[in-house]
Amino acid sequence: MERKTTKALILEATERLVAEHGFESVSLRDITNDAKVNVAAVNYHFGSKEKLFEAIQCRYIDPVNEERLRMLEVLTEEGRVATVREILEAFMRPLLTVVKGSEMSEKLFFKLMGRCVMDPQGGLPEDMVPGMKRVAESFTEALLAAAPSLTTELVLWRLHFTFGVMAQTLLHGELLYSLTDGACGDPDAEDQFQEMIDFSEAGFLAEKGAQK
Amino acid sequence: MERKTTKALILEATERLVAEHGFESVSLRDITNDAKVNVAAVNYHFGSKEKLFEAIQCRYIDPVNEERLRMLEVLTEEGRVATVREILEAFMRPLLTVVKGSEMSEKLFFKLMGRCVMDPQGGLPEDMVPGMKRVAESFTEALLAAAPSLTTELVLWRLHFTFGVMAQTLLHGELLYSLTDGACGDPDAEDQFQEMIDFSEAGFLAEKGAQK
DNA sequence: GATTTTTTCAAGCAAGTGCTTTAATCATGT
DNA sequence: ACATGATTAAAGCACTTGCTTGAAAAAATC
Repeated sequence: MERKTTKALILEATERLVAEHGFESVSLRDITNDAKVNVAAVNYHFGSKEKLFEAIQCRYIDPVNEERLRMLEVLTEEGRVATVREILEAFMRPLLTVVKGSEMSEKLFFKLMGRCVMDPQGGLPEDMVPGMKRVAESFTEALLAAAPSLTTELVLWRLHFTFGVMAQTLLHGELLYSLTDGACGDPDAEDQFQEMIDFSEAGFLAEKGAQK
Repeated sequence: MERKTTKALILEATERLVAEHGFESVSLRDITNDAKVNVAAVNYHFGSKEKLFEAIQCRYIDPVNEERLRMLEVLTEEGRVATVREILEAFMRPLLTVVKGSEMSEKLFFKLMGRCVMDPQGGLPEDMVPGMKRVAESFTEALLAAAPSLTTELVLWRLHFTFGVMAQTLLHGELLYSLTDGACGDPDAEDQFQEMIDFSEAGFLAEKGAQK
């Protein structure tokens, strides 16, 4: 039973603490105490606190974005036009896929993902922006083809809304549970994803400017 | 032309800085420098940084929640059953109403509201929880009546999703703009609200477990 | 086994944190 | 003009922040 490397201990502790408290609230001492390593180890292995945080952000978001593009390519190969539902599935499911390939618990992973998109300390890491842009562009294009009655602007905004649905669910599932004294039930991740897809698909297909 | 009171200067500076950088990132010195007042003034007028933040959070959220309940009451008085769209309107419009009665710009106000619901430092202020619960309960009840085919759990989750749509839009509208190089357009607040309502209404009315 | 090279550790630095203290200033009423 | 209470201001306190230092320990290389 080999002891884990200091670097791995730091990464794990940081993920745990950031998921729980957010980037801005976690200090170097919090991390090194939790990981039971020396303070200097962070700067030795990562260069700075900021670079450690960037490593945390890229570690899972990059694979998620790659898997998103891969799934989308499968859907649209040979000129096939995918449905809105299939595209949304390709957008969301990679989160489930990647967490299963990691060693983290689902709850922790989802919270961490939520933190990454909602409180990225000082904006997204510079080298992640192109990846995010490519995902946004590819999915916008596919959604436009799937719902040709929508304008580009509307697709972008509704994709943004879908992002909000995901982030809220990932980050604040527990808050809903406590605010409703458990009345919301405790669905597993797969069921939650289906419900998010049901909701977002219908939202995407809504008529523009529906009347009361 | 009377000079503004120190207390008002502090409140305004705090709102500005918190909207821009989030609760966790704003220090007493940031605030007092920006407001051009002495550091001690915050503790003199508010007791502590935490109480100042609570004041900031309650200042607008409480009126928004009151207006929400007021609008909902109008919709359901005399046993009338409101539509999902009307109920969502009652949930969202108070944000527009309250900001117009304030002295803040819409953009700043929306960001601040987003911060309040997404990064409340150390959870919501204790005395705001009952208000939030009452809003959640009243709207859940009304939505259940408006869409009787849905279960309580589903209504709660979809209200949660709607909350996510709002928070994302309030807080990260600029991010979408920059990520898409402006391709999302720059709709005014009223148009954005209509689009959020279109999306959320359709999401609420979605069939459960729709098939691909 | 000796020599690098890599990694860990305790200690400490300058700067920033929330908050308090004590004295000065301002406004108010008499 | 004086006294009283409310407000502001400068200095500083104990503590935490991210990060560095220089030496010890461990691992790898010869």
